[in-house]
Amino acid sequence: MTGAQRTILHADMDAFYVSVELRRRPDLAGKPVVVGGTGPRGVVAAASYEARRFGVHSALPSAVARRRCPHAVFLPGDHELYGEVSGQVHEVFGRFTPVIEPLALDEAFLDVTGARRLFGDGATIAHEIRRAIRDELDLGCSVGVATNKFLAKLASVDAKPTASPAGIEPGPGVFVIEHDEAQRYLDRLPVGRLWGVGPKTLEKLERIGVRTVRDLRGIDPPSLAAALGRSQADHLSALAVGADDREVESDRDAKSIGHEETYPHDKFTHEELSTELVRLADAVGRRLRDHGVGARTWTLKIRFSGFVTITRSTTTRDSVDDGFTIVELLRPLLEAIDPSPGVRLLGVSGSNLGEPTTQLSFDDLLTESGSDDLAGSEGSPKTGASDRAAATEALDSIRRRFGDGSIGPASAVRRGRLSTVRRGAQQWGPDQEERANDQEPPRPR
DNA sequence: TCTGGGGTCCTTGTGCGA
DNA sequence: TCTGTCGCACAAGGACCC
Repeated sequence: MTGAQRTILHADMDAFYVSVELRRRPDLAGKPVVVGGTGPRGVVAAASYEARRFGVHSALPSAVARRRCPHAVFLPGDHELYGEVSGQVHEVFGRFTPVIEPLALDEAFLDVTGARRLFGDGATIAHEIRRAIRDELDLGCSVGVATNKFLAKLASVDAKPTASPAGIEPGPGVFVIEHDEAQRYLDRLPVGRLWGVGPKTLEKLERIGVRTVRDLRGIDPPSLAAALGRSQADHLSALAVGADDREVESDRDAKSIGHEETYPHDKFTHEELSTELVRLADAVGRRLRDHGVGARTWTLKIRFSGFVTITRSTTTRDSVDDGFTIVELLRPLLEAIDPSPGVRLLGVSGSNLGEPTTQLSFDDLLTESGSDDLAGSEGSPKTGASDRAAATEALDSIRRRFGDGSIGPASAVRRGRLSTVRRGAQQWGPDQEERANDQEPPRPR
């Protein structure tokens, strides 16, 4: 067991998206409320504890949720608002410590080791944070307190309310795992509670007779390594004794940036997919430029109608941050794919992030094919690297002045209006409106 | 029941140069 | 010259997290 001297908090908002919605719809308090995708391919992002009683939980297909809880109120979700409120929550955290590692909009690790002299022990700080978030933001928050991140995260689960068909049990709000109690606490847990044990790993562990953390601690290392591989075996063995010396990192840099979209109806032609590629590439390029970085490795992700997912990637010498070049890099990969089984999702992401160079190498320039899509006019002359840089700069400045929807790739104009990609706009699947507008294309033979 | 979007990390296979 | 191998980078996929 390590890190006895540190005090780590894991703060996790209770049914965050639903709670934010209830602030503007107080009439829904006490009712089953579900936030998420409203379309046929949507999923649940958050469910109120009243809805959870009926077996509705996050990541459940919305269609299933409707069947399980037909009387629930379904809301489409407002990612932008949740982001704003998340900022307010983090402002509260910041009053207690500058060492905050956000994990998602609704949760974060806080290292309050240095704050104990000023505010009291971990439990006292946790209660103060909860009180401030409740009084000032009208939101519920559960906090786990322990000596490392792994244990603090486990503790926050025990701090939370629980819902079952029998009813809703309020949680304690703050749950502390004392250093000398950690092993006893861990031993009684099912292995599925460990960070990194999902359905597949759980199956492998059960096959070798490991069901609880105590079982895991008792198994001989070679057997565990044979079942899971060296790296994962070492990782889980450490967690089984509560060892986790990871720091709370307040300034983690992103390692990849991307966008992906599931379509209300499968797409069957390169022409349709090419249009989507341009939109996605444009959006990812903009986000890279916002972050002041470029990417060297570009990955195209395709999910077919049968849910089989493939990725194709390419790495360039220079890092790229403009939509023109991204399209040029990924289009050959797209064209090598047969879309005839039906494509339900297309994704574009850049990794290997670094200083943007954008200038193509000599070899790139020799083979440059000149993507015209972002220039906007059919049959326009081939664009060079400097033209693209100028066009990209012009696009950005127009968008800054007139808004996101003011200008974009010509091929992204759908039904007379510009179709833009905004981060989180369809976080939980294509919505109803999109489905209504998106006419089902004839399926090729 | 039929499966989103944004990520991270790990494993395996392959190609290539030393 | 041929072959083996080692390390590295890259490509692709899988598992997992929220």
